[in-house]
Amino acid sequence: MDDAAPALNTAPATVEEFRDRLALVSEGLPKRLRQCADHIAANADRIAVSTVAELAAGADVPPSALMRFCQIMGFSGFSEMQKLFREAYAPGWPDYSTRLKNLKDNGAGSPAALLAEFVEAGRLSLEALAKSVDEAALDAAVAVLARAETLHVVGLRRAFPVATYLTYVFEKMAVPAMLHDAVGRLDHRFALRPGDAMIAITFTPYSEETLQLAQDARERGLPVIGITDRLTSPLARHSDAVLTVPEVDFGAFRSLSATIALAISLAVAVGSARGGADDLRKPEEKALPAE
Amino acid sequence: MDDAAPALNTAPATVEEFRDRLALVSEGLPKRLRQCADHIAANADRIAVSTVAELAAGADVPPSALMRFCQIMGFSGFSEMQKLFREAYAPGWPDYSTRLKNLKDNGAGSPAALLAEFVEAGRLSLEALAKSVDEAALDAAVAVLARAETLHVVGLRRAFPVATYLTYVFEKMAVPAMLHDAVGRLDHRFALRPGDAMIAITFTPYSEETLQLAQDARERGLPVIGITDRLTSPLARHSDAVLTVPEVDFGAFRSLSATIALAISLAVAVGSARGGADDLRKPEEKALPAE
DNA sequence: ACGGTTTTGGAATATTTATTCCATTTTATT
DNA sequence: AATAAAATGGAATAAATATTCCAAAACCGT
Repeated sequence: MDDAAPALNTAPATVEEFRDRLALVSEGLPKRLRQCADHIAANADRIAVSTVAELAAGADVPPSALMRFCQIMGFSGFSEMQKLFREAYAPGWPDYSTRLKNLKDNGAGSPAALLAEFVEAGRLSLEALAKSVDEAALDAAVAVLARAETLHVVGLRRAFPVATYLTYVFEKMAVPAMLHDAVGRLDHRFALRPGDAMIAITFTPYSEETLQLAQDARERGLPVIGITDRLTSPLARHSDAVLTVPEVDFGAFRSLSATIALAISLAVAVGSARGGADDLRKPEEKALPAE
Repeated sequence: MDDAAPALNTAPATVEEFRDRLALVSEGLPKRLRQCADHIAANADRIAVSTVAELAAGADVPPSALMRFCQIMGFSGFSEMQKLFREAYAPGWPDYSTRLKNLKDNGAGSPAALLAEFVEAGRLSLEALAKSVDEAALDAAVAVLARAETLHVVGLRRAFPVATYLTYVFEKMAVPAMLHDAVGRLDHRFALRPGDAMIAITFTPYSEETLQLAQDARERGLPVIGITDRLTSPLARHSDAVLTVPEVDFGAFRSLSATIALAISLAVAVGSARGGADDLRKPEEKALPAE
């Protein structure tokens, strides 16, 4: 009775392995179990969000049959199988609070260790950005900015580097842009002219001045593109298109990698939409001599 | 007991409605509930595959708080809310690499494709940085900056965002720092006092002013930490420690992801070396209130 | 058609997960 | 500083869900 069950010592660890195992196993399966295999194969993506009962109903078998099927696939039960799919879908973010503690316990935060953490946080942020961009909003933003006259860029505190970077790239691409820093407490409110557009950037303790300026712009009828951290940001209210950046933070410190990536994409897209398509193709000759 | 809960008669029927409601509702929310709103907004896609307990842990609130949040959103409870997301669930953005491909498939030059490129460039830069960082130089830089009095930061053009970011983080950590922008063509050369130190940042078409200021500092006996792109950079000549950042570029455009990561690491390391070790342990209370 | 073997369905149980409730704490108001 | 109102955390409870088990049914070779 030991080797009776055919070859199922180890559970699949990835979705690929799962599919392999499924193909392998479903050869000589009795009727009900084959129904399970077929339905699962056809609806693998719903495993993560279904209950045993639902899946069983779908395969038109009683729950216990599906249960047996899971075990034949090498899992201890349905829950374990489901876990695979739930995790595969959203690769769990490491939790930084414990990581931070470890780091602290070990090397008292040697600079190199710290750098490793920020590099990792940056990488995750970039990946998350790729996964979560709202393409429609991005397209809309580019369209708006491409047809505006001068572009007003505002962002203070943590967002200031992003604002300066945007302005820098616009300048290199010969797009008229104006940076609203707050030097000398001068707000250049009256520089906002009909036909212009604004890019406003602000993060968590949202800066009052930025919000204010965005609102001003809105009231003067300028379209406003918001770059912020959450859809629930107050900036969203004043914006015609909102781009959110899921920046993962390490301790109390939040990186900017993803935000910068989004900013340069936006700028280059706008620049090439305005300047004609070949701005991108041969940029080394036209637009941006590196620094 | 009928009108106790404020204004929440009808439950969102689509994800769109859900987002609207979320934005609407999260205005005047007390602390814990706001944490829920934020975490949910940032991780809406994981609702379908998570339990109350998991989501609550992610938002760093007890399950009952999240439960209340669901009701404020107009649902009878978590299960009803989850149902919405399970039905809408399509394992849409599976993993990073296929998502990138999808973005690129929008056609070369489209904003989404551009973003994919910059995300990729950023990631590569970060990886390269992690591999190539000169730990000795980093340690030396931190040591020097930790024992200096005020820190002078200079970086113009493409390096300017980095300089402003550094200054921002220093300020948040209560490290005296001075940003040498070039506003009004004022060079604050005479602010360089014995006992101070300088961080100078410049990349390929090295900016004359930055080099000049670094040289000034050197001549006055201040230690200079250089952040640049190659070891053969002219900045290296004026620096006591040189940190190089291998930023990969896309077309004529070079990202800043790695440079930013290096900058924040440097700043945090310096900040905690100066301020006592626990700057890192409880940063949320001391140093940096998020933005 | 008979005994042995495999497969099946569903009822019983165990486990996990959601939800409610209320005693404490916090916050706002006077 | 005193009071009322709102918010919070956690323990208790309810509900849903997974899992096991076994008697009945189907199957198979003789």
